[in-house]
Amino acid sequence: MLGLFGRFLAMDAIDKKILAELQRDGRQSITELAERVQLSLSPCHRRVRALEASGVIEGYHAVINAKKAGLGFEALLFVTISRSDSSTFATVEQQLADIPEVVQAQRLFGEPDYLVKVVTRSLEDYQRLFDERLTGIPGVERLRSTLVMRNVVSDRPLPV
Amino acid sequence: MLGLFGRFLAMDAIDKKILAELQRDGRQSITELAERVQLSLSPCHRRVRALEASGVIEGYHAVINAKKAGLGFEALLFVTISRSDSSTFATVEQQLADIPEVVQAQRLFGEPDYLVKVVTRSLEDYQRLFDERLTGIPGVERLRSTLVMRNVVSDRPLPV
DNA sequence: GCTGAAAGACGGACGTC
DNA sequence: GACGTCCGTCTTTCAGC
Repeated sequence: MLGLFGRFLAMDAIDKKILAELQRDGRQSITELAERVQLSLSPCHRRVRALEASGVIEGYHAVINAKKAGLGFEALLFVTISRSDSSTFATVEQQLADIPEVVQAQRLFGEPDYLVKVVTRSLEDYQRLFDERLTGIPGVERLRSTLVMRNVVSDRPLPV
Repeated sequence: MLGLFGRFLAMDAIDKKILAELQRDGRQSITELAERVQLSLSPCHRRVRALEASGVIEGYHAVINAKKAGLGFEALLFVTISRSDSSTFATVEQQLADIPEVVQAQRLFGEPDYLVKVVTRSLEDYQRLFDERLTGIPGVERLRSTLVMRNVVSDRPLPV
């Protein structure tokens, strides 16, 4: 256990630069990364592996432009449930997780109970999804849809 | 123009598999990807480059575990502004964008006007940020902070 | 969509401080 | 204990077909 904690605590300025760089470009080579963080190849490589192994780096993902991939509609959904018991929470969460168009869902403290992000091809597809699946979830008291007008700050790198 | 649109429309089942794969693991080699999508190396490579060039793939990012990177506190902020004029919007958006701890901000249709995600080291840091920078933004009528209790669905791949 | 060849990246081992 | 250099192997990338 101490070893694991040691790893996290041992994160120095170079590790932070590595994290910032890999958040900016997750597919750059170790060679390129090493130059940018002013380190030679093999220690840079070791640090990246250590950050991956310790779980600080959870993974690498391609970011897709939803519109260009044919998914032109994005909505946020505020969900309020009727009763705060554990089976209601469990049902709602399971049902949400089973919908592929639900790309993000968070349970919140306070009102609303959930914040859900939904992506579909079009408004029509969203309406269908809303009527056929979302309104049917048992235990939901209120659903409020909100459209995103503009991304002011979109998924900025964490300030490590 | 037709050429560009042609590219997007020409996205077939293999392209969708490629997008799904690269969303799952953005750092896998072209060799590995080619095997997974049942394609030989060079056409697979060409498709990935085309998807990048057309902007369907916007980039690749490392995903960092905020807690393990020392950023243990995450809050959502609902922002309502006092007057819907363009200079108020512009000011609020500029001020939000200037705060590194603001990792996501979206302007919405309806209430609230903005949904903002903030990440800090601790509750104390958040309080300081809230008092010293967030409450000071001119044109803001109401700020409501909500804590995330649990990520039910976290940044799932788009259903391409 | 395949093949081949050059350039480059990966991922060890080993020596230095 | 962490950095740096070297080197064999694999991957990428760009031809031509």
